[in-house]
Formats: sequence, C-alpha cells, structure tokens
Amino acid sequence: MKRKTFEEDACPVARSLEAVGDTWSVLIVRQAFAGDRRFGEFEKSLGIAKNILTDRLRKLVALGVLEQVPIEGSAHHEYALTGKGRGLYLVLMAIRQWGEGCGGPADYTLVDRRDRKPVRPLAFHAHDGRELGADDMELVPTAEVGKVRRARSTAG
Amino acid sequence: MKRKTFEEDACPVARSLEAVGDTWSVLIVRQAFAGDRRFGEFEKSLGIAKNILTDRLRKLVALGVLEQVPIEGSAHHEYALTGKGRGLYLVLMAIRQWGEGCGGPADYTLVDRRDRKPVRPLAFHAHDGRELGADDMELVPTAEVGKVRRARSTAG
DNA sequence: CCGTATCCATTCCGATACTG
DNA sequence: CAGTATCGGAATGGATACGG
Repeated sequence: MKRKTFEEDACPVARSLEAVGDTWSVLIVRQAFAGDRRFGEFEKSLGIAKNILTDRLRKLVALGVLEQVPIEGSAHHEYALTGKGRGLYLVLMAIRQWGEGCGGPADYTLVDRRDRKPVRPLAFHAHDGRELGADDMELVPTAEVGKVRRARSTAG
Repeated sequence: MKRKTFEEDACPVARSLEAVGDTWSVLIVRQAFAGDRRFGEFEKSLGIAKNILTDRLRKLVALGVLEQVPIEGSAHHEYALTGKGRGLYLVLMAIRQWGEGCGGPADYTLVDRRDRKPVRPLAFHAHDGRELGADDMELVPTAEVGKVRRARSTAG
C-alpha cells in the first residue's frame, strides 16, 4: 500500500518527476529564477507553509538544484540555483509555453539578458538543421532509434 | 487547512502544474507518446491502480489533453493525444533532457520521423537569431520586459 | 529572521471485490 | 477488457507554537 517510487525507474522523465515533480518544488525553482533567494522571500511570494518550504528547500539542496550560500555578516544564508538548477529553465519554459498556449496571459516572459527582449519560442531541430514541428516527432525507446517502427499489435 | 489550488494563479507555470503537475498524469502522457492507447496498456506499462488511472484519464480528457476515440466493432475506445496534448512533448523533452543530464541513461529518445534519427537538443534563440545559453537568460515578470532591472533590496 | 516540532484534516494511493 | 465502489494506510499540507 505504500506509494510507488520512481527513483530507480529507467526512464529519466519518471526519475526527474520523482525529484522535482512536486508542485511546490517547481514553484520554488520558478521563484528562484524570478529572484527569490531568502527563506522569507519564498515564503512570502508563494504563500507556502514554513514546514513545507523547509522540506522542499532541503530536498532541492540535497538534489543539487539549489545551494546554500552564506551571507556576509549574518548567521543565515541564501538559496541559489546551481548549474543543475538553472538547467531546469528549459522545463519551466516548456511548461510556461504550454500553459500560455492553453489560455490565460503570461505573467513571466523569458528575455535576452542583453537587450531585455523576449527570446524566440523553444524550437526543435533535426540533426541536419531542419526545424521540426510537433507532428514531425515522436518518442520511441532508445533501442529503436534509427530502426523502422514495427507494427503494434492491436490486441484483436 | 484545505490544500492550496493554483487554477486561478496568474502564472501559467502554476496553472499548468495544477492541471498536469501530477506524476501519474505526466507518465500517462509519456506513455501516450510512447504508443499506449488502451486503458489496459496504460495500466500494464505504468503499474498504476485502476481507480487512479480512471481518475487521471478522466482529468486529462476533461482538460483536452487526451480524447476518447471509439474503436470500430467494440464497445470501448482508445485514448489519443489531442493537439493540446501533443503540445506537452516540449515539456516531456525538457524534463527528459534534464533527467538525463543528471545521471542515468536515457530510455527514450526523440527522433525525427523522417529518418528515425535523434533530434538535436532543445535550443533557445534570441529574437535576432543568436543562440542563447542558460546564463544568457533570466525569467522576469512580463510587465518588466524591455525594462532595465531595478535593484533588489536585500533587506539588510 | 529562519527555521523546527507538533497536531490534525484532507488527500492520495493501492488492493480488492464487483459489474457489464 | 474497462471500468466502478469501497476501504485502510500513508503521505501531504496548513496552522501554530516554539527555539536559536
């Protein structure tokens, strides 16, 4: 009756979800991108209970998504995104784009640091450089990469 | 004491999470991309309990991520990704990439339908075409797009 | 200000039994 | 095969009181 875990799952999607597939964790990371660094900042901007925030911050630090950096002249520290954590911007942006496409205005926009203007939307490219749309792709087991798709038995 | 909801949140990330930010939902979508269509296929490939699967399928259909398509000569139907559902491949791919980058081999690879070869990784581009890395971007409120970043008071 | 510890309601999840 | 109904245990989330 115990809840299933995906930590050992072969699929990286499942493992990632186990790690950061929690709503609060994602929102904490979002706020980290938006500039939050202090415990109180996260607490205030998210309206999250302290114990939950503590728990999630701990997990995110343990995962290497956030790191604690000491504050000069203070006993406390800030939470900063690590490289691994910044890697999550792709995930956030994908989620954001999807959420925008499905109604509702955007509250956050990804901008180019240089000129502060929005970046072009996410784009996929084929290995030869062609740009790919949703219908040009499909998810297959790695073992079958390059192979012609076998017929799927439709259990008749 | 009721659990917080983000359905009405201004941020599309929060709203999206409320919709599909659940581990099972995401994995169901993953399986849909991988070819699962029948109730029993999802049940078997995910090892999910029937009642939960029922619940999630229902939600995903209500959300417009999946749709029920009748099967000829059967009282049953299949669950197929809608356009909105296929839009989630960006999210899945971003999660997958992140998960891969953080150890563990990939079990799924995104391939080009034409030649069955892997697609190039996700890439961001500036509006003028330059390719952007993680450190070239940052997430800001839409209202501040184009504006110079104001100093953040560090509450000292 | 930054947590920790505790309490309690709600929700979730898995197993099982049952239906058409 | 594709669900529905129900149940108990577990995990979660929120409030609050407390400590450094």
